[in-house]
Amino acid sequence: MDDLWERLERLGLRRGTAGLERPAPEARLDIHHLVPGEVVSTPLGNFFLHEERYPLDHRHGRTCLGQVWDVDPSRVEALLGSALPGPLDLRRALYVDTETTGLAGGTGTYAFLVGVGFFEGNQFRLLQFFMRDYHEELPLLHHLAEQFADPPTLVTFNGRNFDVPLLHTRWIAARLSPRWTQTPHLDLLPPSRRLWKSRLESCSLASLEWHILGVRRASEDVPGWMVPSLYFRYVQTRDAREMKRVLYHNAQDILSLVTLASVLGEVASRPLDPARPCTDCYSLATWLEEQGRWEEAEALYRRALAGPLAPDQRQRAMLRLALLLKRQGKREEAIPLWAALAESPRVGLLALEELAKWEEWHHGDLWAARRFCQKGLELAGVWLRGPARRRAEAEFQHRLARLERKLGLWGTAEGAQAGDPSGSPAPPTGEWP
DNA sequence: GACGTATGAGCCTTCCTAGC
DNA sequence: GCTAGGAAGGCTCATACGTC
Repeated sequence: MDDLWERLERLGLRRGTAGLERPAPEARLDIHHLVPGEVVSTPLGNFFLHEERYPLDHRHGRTCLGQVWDVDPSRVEALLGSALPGPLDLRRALYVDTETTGLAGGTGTYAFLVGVGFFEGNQFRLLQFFMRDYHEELPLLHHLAEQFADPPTLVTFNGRNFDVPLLHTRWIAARLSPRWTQTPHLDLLPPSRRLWKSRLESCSLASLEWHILGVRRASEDVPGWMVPSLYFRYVQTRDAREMKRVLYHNAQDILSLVTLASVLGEVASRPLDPARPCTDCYSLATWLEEQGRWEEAEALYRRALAGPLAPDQRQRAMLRLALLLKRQGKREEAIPLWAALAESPRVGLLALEELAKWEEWHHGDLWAARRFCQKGLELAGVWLRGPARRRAEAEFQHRLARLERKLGLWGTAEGAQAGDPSGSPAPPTGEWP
């Protein structure tokens, strides 16, 4: 718009001429007056570009940007790479975050600010592509696609569901070829959830910054939910003072992408780090277990259980460790865990069933197996209702009938009341008899 | 050979949660 | 308000193994 006014002035058409009135004096508060940068001219029009450069030792929270250089790509790939088609080199990635006119997606939502960051030499370069009005979208998208046609990897936060599909839609709406369709993409949200969900109430980027990265944003930051309304107001008034804050917000998001990737990379590189909190040990153990890294998972479950855990998480850790030991053929090592879990209404029946299996099929004490079945039958009636109760009771009845057949009690008068010749008392729940 | 049991994979449903 | 993905739980099925 300023181009138009400058052209009018060059033509000698002053303010108020021909019914054309320059907007209020706030025009001098437009983005290029408040933020260092350049108005990029392209054959398709103009847009505003702001650039920042950070040294590798620039500290963002507790982490320096350059720490991402210490991350071994092969280790990152081993943990995070299951969704990626190739190696994951965080040093060569393009870190992307957009600010948009809403969340709705579809053709009505614009990405009015696209921030991209990448390492170049001994610096981290941050470019912010900003459209000062809707007609600047086409040159912005065109320039973005030209400059970053084929990055080796994308790193985003929830970008798999939000930023990248939105940019694809904008490129298509602008009749340009969508980019980054085949680019390997590391979305940091899923791994962050996997690792920290059990410890944090929220895994939003703001929460991760506060609790994991140690980032404290300056007062000029704006909350994400305000961004669309601030942009709408800017387009109407040309007063970019609030947009300066949005650019700051976007820049901070991108720096957080780098340091968050670095922290996740560190976790991938050293999963057994002794300094890791026990809640994180548990989360990481479940992750490694899924990837078939059973020995590391077992070590992490044990470390988690050695520290303070919330009761619910402790129970989950014991259950998962017991199942993992069983899968590894270490059934006997799992027995104390099953015995402890037999107290719990949620998993107690499973524990009693496992104890009965152990006694019947591996330890060979049919009387002990019978006692566990009787206990399970009794507790199913207490803990469960409806179909779940009927299923559990049928399961224990079936096992009990077989055991009594083997013991020679089936069909005899003493049947269900038969005593235990070993003379040992009935098993207290939760204790190994 | 018939039968019973354990195991793991795969599928489905439900609920929750990030992005601006 | 939209959307995709993850977690958890439940279910079925195929396979392998042991026992009688």
